Amino acid sequence: MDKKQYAKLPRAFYVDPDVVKIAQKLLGKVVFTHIDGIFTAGRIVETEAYCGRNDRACHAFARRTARTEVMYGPGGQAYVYLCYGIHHLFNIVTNEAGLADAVLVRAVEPLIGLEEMQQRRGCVVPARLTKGPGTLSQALGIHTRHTGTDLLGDSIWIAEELHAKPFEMETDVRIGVDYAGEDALLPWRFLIKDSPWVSVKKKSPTRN
DNA sequence: TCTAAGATGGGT
DNA sequence: CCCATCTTAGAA
Repeated sequence: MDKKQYAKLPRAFYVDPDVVKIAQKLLGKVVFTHIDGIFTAGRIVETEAYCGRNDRACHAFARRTARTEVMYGPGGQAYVYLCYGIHHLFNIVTNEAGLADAVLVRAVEPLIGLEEMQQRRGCVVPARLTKGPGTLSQALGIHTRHTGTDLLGDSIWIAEELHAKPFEMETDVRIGVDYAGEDALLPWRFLIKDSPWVSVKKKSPTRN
């Protein structure tokens, strides 16, 4: 069995003005976590882009508060948001300081630490281990306390698999952002085609 | 202070 | 379909 090789993504990858392009490029990359002494990894199969300046779905749109402050920092750190009081959603901050963009990681394919992920998740069927933004965070051990974590450190980081297999990309509208009006129609959700690990498809927003 | 709503997920 | 669960933002 040949050992796969990975290269940690450099700061320049994140400090880029085009968050939509970064969301696409993150597909196929691998998230590693070393949290609470447990080492896990998962291949990103689904992302969504959020832009602070022209996208009402973005938490940082027209507001700079304690919660969104991390998004106004330089790219390459984690923004972890607590949704519905229960789910920790893992985002990757992009762009330079002052420009608040982020990519939400919506699903990963589990690669390393399957047993530990299973334990963190409790009793769930293996097929649902990391399928969805809340579940992947739980499986990887990512918590709101990790907001601000530098993705070039040794706690949470993202790497590229060298000689990775090519794949086809699918584009869709983002999930659960109907409140954003017209911006809910932006095609800013990206998926690896035919991956069994992408989150469930829900109804698309409608225009009225 | 008070309150409504939310980038979900799991069960019925 | 239903609802747990609690932080946050914005209003009062």
